[in-house]
Amino acid sequence: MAEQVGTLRRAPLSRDRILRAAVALADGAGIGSLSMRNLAQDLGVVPMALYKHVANKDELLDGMIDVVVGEIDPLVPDADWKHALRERILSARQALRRHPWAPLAIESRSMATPAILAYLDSMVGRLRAGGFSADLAHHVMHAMGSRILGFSQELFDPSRQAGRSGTAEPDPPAALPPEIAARFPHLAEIATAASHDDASVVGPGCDDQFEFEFALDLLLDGIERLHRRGWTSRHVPR
Amino acid sequence: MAEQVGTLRRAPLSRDRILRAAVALADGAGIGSLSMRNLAQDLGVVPMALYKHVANKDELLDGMIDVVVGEIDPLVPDADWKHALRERILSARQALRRHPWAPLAIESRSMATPAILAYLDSMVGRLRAGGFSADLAHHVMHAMGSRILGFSQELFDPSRQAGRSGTAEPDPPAALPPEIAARFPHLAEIATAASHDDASVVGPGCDDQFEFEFALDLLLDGIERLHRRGWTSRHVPR
DNA sequence: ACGGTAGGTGTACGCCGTACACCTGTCAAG
DNA sequence: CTTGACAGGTGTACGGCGTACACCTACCGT
Repeated sequence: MAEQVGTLRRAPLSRDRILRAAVALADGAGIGSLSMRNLAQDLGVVPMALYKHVANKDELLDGMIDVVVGEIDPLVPDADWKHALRERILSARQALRRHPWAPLAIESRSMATPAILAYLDSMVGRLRAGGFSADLAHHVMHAMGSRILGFSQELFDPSRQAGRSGTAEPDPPAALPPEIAARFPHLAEIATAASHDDASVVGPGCDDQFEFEFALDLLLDGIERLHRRGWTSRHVPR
Repeated sequence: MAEQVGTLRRAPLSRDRILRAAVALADGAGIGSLSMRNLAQDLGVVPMALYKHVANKDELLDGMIDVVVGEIDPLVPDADWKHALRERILSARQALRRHPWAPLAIESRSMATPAILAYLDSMVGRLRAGGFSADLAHHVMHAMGSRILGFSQELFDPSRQAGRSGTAEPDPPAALPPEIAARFPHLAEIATAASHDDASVVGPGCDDQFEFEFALDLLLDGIERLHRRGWTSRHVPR
């Protein structure tokens, strides 16, 4: 029985276990708390042990991103391109919202990971299958930008704070502090004026999901119009 | 004459001199090389001297962002809202392209700086003056997202590499490496298929400026349509 | 002449990523 | 049963980071 003690005391390390622990750490304590030392401690191991499974911290981050991307639902089959893309992008958004550190991590890495490339590739494939020219598909992918992965990098985004817990407390009204409101009257006006008033559950604050879908549909509708009229980049776009 | 030696040897430090040196360092050596120690060395001073003028590194970054934002042209007067916004956003884009580190720096800070708030406020003001409801203006600002500051955070962006010089070499064709092209056929297809073929100066590569304006006009046209028909968020947006 | 103060200096601390040598348990080949 | 290779966890150490804190020094208004 003694021979089992070693294996019972601690599950053996593996790349997968490391990645999942890293994601959990970043989710719970913020990406700022993700250090090789902290991560090793969570795993009950010495920091250098990690390097037997991941090459370095950058590769660790890439692996974490792939974990998140792996949570995105597959394309729904048997739907027109617009509906298929819309649903999948909203699924991506849900995945990324579970991991608030992910958008910045994705944008910091200079090259996309294979998992992201596969995701993008499938989206392009769906466009092509829907009759888009390679030319228009190209521009569409650019126009969507990071929105195609479900995030849009708002200019103020309190959830991006370093040490925040991942649990989504509804973030109280958060109107502008008065001295700021006084200096920037137009911002103050629109900060509260977003009237999602038919569903006042949301209160006077700002409904992120609504804003995301607003922009997404603005783009999809515009793209649909271009597609219908057989747009190509030979025409000037306006 | 000896009493002048001290002042001749080195210009006195100031917050402004520090910020400009920091921007120059980040432009030239990449944001990854911007450390308090490197910056102090460039200024011929000991690292801790900087802290008499900036509170900490985060505040230094905020100051650098404000330098960049200060380079954006003011709103052109006497133009319809669409033209005014479009021109100013393209001006912002030019400013940010001179400082490739700026987009990521802006998105990393959790709260916007006063200069950014002033910029956004003026944009909202222009929309309101153009007859937009506070409600629609709110959604428009969200829909534009970081694009209103002239960048859209592409998913691959080689210029975001850490140690790159800021001088814009045209970035040679940069088609996908063959083993990647094989795994992601749709990406490979659209990577080269963007036919800006009427002006083949650009070659087969991808014209960032064109892509940016494509997405910008897609959004502006959609926004114009909503504005014309008096859209409010009481209606479901699709 | 002098005391306060603004601004540059030196030292030190705790954190980071990770190179490198080392140890240990497992397992296949002889 | 011995042996030796090897996968995987350990310990130590290095250079770099941001910055707290005590200090020094030159200037300026009284």
